[in-house]
Amino acid sequence: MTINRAQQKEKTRRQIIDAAFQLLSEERSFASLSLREVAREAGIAPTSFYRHFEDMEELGLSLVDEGGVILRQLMRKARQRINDRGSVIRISVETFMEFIHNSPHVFRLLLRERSGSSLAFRKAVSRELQYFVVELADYIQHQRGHSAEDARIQAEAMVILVFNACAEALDCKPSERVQLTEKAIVQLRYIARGAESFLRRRPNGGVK
Amino acid sequence: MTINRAQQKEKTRRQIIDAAFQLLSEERSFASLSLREVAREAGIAPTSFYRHFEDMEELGLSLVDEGGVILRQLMRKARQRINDRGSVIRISVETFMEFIHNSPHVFRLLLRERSGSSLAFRKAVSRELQYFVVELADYIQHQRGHSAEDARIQAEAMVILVFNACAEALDCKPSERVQLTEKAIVQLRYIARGAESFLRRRPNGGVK
DNA sequence: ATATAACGTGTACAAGTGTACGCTGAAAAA
DNA sequence: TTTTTCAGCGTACACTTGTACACGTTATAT
Repeated sequence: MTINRAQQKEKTRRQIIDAAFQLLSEERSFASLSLREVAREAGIAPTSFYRHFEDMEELGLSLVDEGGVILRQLMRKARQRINDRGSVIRISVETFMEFIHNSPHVFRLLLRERSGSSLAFRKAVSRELQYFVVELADYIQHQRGHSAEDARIQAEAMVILVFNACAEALDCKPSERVQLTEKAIVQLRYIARGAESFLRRRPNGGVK
Repeated sequence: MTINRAQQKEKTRRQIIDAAFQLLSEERSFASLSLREVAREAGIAPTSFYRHFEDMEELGLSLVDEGGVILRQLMRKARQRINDRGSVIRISVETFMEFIHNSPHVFRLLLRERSGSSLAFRKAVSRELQYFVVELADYIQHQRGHSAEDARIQAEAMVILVFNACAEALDCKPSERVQLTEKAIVQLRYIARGAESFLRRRPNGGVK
């Protein structure tokens, strides 16, 4: 029953990552976590931390990556659902809401670091969100026949509004989340309709 | 030349607040500031801090208040400009952009604490932003004749998008900010137009 | 003139921090 | 089998942190 060394290392690495997520509760930001604290929670000696990460910043970026993976899984699922039974807008919003219900810690991390004090973190989160934007823009572009640029502007606005609605939802009772969802849907519809109206269904209908 | 004691106290209080804003640079969040650090920057003994604030949280809330004051001044100026020469949307966006140009530290504080780890802070920032939302909603309601609720939904979306564009602008060279401004304006126009289209200029034109 | 109140100081301490260093035991390589 | 590698540990050290406490100093109230 001798276990692979690499496997053991990976396992410990996971413990560290899980410990960090565990500590990222409602009241703690990543920046407020100390290396020793994470090590304690992970059940290892403080100095062992360095066998896995250069410093806390590197751990943080790994957490963001982790969040990105979950986000992309979510995106695939959403795409699936949209193909099954229409309404991009409703499904996008509801998928996000599902996300914060299933992985509030992960969402909180992305939310906070998006406007956090580390440029590296901000960029990392922004990059993850861009996947969603690109995906949505693509859909808009082909479905509605807008130019790539117009589609992107709409998609960015939509992602921001959905993301923001989720942030609000975090501070709410689940019962109030329904209203937030509906509000976000209305807002996204305004954007879609407004763009439609401005661009008049022509591929390059704008000012250019 | 004996100075009033209360005046002296107020002056020291200001030193503390200014010191804190000073430390809130691009790379530091409020949560990462220590009491001693702020005291050092303010040029007072660490223990003197307590003569003015119960703890760091209280200082933080004062900073948010301070930001709120600036925000409201801004709002008044924007209202003025709108009355002078139309275009709510362009003027709102440009006023915000002016804000981050003039007081980047203040904006950064509001931006970060809006999704920070303290509920008290989040609520405080949210309250400040609501002033803007209410103002804008009021304008939309009377100018466009939408219901209070519809107007609010639009106003919230607009404020979020503008706020977000400013956040992006913070990481940009001033030359790129123009494009962000234009993008935000387009997004806001989509919302206005979309709402118009849905609600058809009637006070209660929605589903209701 | 005297007493009071209170802003600001310096000292002190326990607690927590990041991380350098050397060691151990066991898995992997030779 | 012997040697090498390396994840994990414990100790140690130099900091920084919040804050309790006792003490000046001086504007204000009596």
